[in-house]
Amino acid sequence: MPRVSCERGLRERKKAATRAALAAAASRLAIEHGADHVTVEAIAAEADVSPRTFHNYFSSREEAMVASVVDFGWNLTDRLQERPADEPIWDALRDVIVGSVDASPQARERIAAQFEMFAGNPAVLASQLAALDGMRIRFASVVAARTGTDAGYDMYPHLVASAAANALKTAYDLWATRRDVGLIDLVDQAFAMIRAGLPEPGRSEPCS
Amino acid sequence: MPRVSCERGLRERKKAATRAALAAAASRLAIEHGADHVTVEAIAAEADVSPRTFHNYFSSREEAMVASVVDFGWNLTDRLQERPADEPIWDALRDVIVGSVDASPQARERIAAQFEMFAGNPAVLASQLAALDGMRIRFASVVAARTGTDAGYDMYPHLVASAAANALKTAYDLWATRRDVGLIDLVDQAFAMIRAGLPEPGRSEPCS
DNA sequence: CTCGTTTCTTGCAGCACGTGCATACATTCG
DNA sequence: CGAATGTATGCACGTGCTGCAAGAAACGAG
Repeated sequence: MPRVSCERGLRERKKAATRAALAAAASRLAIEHGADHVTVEAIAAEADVSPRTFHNYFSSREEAMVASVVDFGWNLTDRLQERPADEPIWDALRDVIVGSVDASPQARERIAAQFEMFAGNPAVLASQLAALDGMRIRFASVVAARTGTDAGYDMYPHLVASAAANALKTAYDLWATRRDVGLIDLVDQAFAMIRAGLPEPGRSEPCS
Repeated sequence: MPRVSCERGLRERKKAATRAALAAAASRLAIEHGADHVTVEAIAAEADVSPRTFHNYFSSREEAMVASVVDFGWNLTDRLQERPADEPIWDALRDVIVGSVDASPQARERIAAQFEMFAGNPAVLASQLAALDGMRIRFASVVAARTGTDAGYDMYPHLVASAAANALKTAYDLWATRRDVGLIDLVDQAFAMIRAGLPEPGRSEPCS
């Protein structure tokens, strides 16, 4: 729930710090030793709290390990909502995602290690997908509001939000494994392909 | 020789039957009582096996509850691979999905109840997403093979597979909640929108 | 500063989950 | 039939997650 660290008081700052410490500890230990070999006890010890306190912040080991993904999703949603309402939706989506990119070598290494860790444990992978799906749902609400569609009745906002989320995930996945491409270029290309309707390459166009 | 041709032996038939019984029991109990209130012990009892045997077939409660989704994904992948190689990829995807549809009222009730059950438990929802993601990955391999792209280097097959999987999921989600639309129509519309590049409705075209 | 209120941390108890292992049982095949 | 292989079950063990109650820390008013 705590999305902003508005410094409303010592209490909230400490809570945010504890949550961040637990998430960082979970991620770090899972990357180092593999998600399977990390216990709640170890995560709690790393963050200097009791195992019981861990469960006051996260309802499962997996949730802590993907907390950065959840936060990333909330961050993107917030930025999307701040966009001017008359901007074309695809421009808003693309710019928000491109604007959130950290394409530094350190980020690439961190993300690659994180994705590898996710892939090593089915439950963690599922939690990552759930985190992205949460973002997708909020994206769909924003898209619906901006395009005059209804998320409860129209497929359009869901298809757009899914496409954007998948462009993001696909670009990151490929960028983390390939050594010869830029993340921003991949995001741009993914959005361009989606907006072109994903035509089959090397097949004659159906217009003639 | 056995009378039934495709069954390789009593042993394999029994295994398949046990697995199916466990999956059905898990799904039924979870729909009836809520995923949270169903224990492995109850599922095993419903399928007339020991709790220990349950874990010989499924590694978690959630896995059993979404087994039908996993099987559905494998089924679709198989049918996609059987398609003629020269067929346009979007036609193949659309026809395979449309061909798998059971739009009967009973199916709608069953799927609606199932989705509601999924949504009631974060871990089960994550497992559903993981099941769909498994299908998506296999779709991407097939798409890559058919379009001359490389799933390890090109975004195209991943974007196409994601788009198809999301069209499927979006159509089912909406069909399960709305009472006034046909599932096949929704699938058709979703594919049409994606192939058109998901243009923003009610906005003047950017062609001038 | 003091005191009462609110909120967080911690330990404890308890049940359920998931796995390795050994044993008994079923089937397949020579 | 008899050996080899694969399956079901019980047992034990470590771990995960939650409710509860007591203690500690932060807050707000006087």
